[in-house]
Amino acid sequence: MAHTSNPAVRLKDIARDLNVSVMTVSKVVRGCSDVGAETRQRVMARIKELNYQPNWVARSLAARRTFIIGLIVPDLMHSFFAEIAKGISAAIRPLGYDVVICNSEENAAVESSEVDRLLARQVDGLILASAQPPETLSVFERIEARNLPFVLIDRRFSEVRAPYVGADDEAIGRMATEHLIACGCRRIAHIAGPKLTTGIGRLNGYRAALDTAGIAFHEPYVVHATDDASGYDAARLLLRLSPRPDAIFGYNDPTAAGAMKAILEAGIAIPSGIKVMGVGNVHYSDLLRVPLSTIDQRSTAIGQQAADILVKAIGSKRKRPPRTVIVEPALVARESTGH
Amino acid sequence: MAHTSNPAVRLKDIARDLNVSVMTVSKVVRGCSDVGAETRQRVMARIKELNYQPNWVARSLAARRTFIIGLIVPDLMHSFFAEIAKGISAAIRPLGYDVVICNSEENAAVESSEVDRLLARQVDGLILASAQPPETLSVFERIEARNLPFVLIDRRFSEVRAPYVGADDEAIGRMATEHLIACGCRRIAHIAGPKLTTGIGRLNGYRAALDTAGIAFHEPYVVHATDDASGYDAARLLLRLSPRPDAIFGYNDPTAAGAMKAILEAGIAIPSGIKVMGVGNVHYSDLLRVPLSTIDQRSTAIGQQAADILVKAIGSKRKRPPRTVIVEPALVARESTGH
DNA sequence: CTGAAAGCGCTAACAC
DNA sequence: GTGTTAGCGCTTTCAG
Repeated sequence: MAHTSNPAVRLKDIARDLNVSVMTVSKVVRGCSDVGAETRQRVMARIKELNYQPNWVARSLAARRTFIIGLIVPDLMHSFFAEIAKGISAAIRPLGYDVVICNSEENAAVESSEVDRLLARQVDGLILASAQPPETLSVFERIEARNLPFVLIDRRFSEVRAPYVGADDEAIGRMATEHLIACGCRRIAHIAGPKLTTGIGRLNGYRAALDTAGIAFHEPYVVHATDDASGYDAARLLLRLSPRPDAIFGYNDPTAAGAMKAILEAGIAIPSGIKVMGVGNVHYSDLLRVPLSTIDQRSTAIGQQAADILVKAIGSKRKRPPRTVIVEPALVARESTGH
Repeated sequence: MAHTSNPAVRLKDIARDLNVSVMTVSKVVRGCSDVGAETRQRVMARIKELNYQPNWVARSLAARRTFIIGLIVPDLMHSFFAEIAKGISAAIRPLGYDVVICNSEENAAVESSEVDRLLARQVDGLILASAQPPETLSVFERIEARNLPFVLIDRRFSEVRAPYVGADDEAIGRMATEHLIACGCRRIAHIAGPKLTTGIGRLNGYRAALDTAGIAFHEPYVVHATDDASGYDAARLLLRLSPRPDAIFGYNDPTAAGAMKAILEAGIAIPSGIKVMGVGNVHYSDLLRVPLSTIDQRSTAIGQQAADILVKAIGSKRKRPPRTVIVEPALVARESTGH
């Protein structure tokens, strides 16, 4: 019933052809130094000739190491995560690893089952931008039970003892809000994200910045959304308020872009009528209706750092105290805030 | 040196605990029907209790089947491909497959080595949006040599005997150009893509439409680009021509978006000064500076269809004549062409 | 430097 | 229904 694929060349075949043992060939393949120069030559020649490729499944089983790392993100369509994925791949490929990317669709249950699949596939390590609600930590416990190295990215879980790479979300929220204040805005609305460290941190930063500037926090100015579609809806709610906000700070670029659409549709100009800020500096930010001011989170760097830490953890027996890397956010002022 | 992960529960452990053979447990795990009801209960209970997860590496080696399919795309950051990837994942997951996604960076050599990696990993099948130049077919030969099912998407290679799922690129080029002509444009420029079926097909469609409309083909109106950055550059060249084009048709949405940026920067209005069209209907198309008219390629459908065909091919021994699925493009008229 | 022995965790095929 | 035998293709360990 299953499709029959042609038998690939095996170590055994090469060994037989050359009258050497399988072991010797294996050693050559892996580049071990304890093989005679001439034998090595002959083996190498035959390998090239037959275009031998080691069977990684067999190798993984025997070596108890797959050289696969798992990555779980909430949404590959969000280019912030696509960029992280790219950063991870780029960092990890040269080291011989492959990455299996899974999409949790921002759903804790889906994520949980993806983790199980990845564990069953015997990945050597895991990187996750987790969509777990803060109180549910069983996913992480299952990973720890296997004593498998993993690193958290983007969303932080302070109770979980694992390395974390991400931005300082409160700093991001503060930076964005301060920029808006500096642009002369006083009625600053916020499209807040999900109740994860990213959403909460940015919201806190927003409130802190208002506080510092002596602007009273106005509850109705905070609404929730996660992507461009819900950002659009959220902005329409905000536009009905009076006094109408003079700025909208979206928790990520998609929500901000969605908000822009709603604002322009309402016949209000950006930035003169309402200023808009996002977070993420996604690839197309400066191609949007009005080039979007945003906070750059250095997504590629996050990916690379996470990959780095993970690979080091895989390579070393003892688990060191988990490292936390906070990448510095950077303001990118564009036209949507009047620059 | 390698990180020591905890020994996971094995079939053997369960068998020992329950005084049954490994085989029996294996059968229960796989849902075979030839197991006594009571035995099955006991085994299931213990499985749940210990949270047993089959080791897929061992399973793959023994069953000669990994339930992994490989996907190669030129660029995950291009949301057209991200969407395809998502469509494939969604279609294939419920069937028990995982997808390993590789980025070829639009580079034939990278792609070639990715294919080898995937083969070494013993994937059950391959889906590729290939970046091979039309004359280099050795990658496909290597896959065929292993007798591994694969399906081509987006970019077509007529010499390769494999299923193909994609759009009718000539129809796309014609549709876009006809739309522009219908909008009253006569000096229609084209930012053509790479010399693959997508780029060539759309270019041909463009020329065919001009022909039909009795508009002379004007060589300088065709320039080349692949993404937003090069599309921007390409458009700047076009803007220097005289007579200046009154429309620009980009071979994909990113090039069109880049072109829009250049046009607006030059102080020319869209659509009144120059009309713009893209292809792909990427997610953010209607959030761009001027909402972008485009041709929808139904990327998710492409992914699902391809997944479908591949899975069927994996499941059946004999190779049937390769199926070709052409998904119908659809015009999405937005503001950039005056609608 | 080379190789024989043993086994990774599981499944296929066939006996009992 | 259940269990036995024999690997899958490779690496680990250790003896020569």
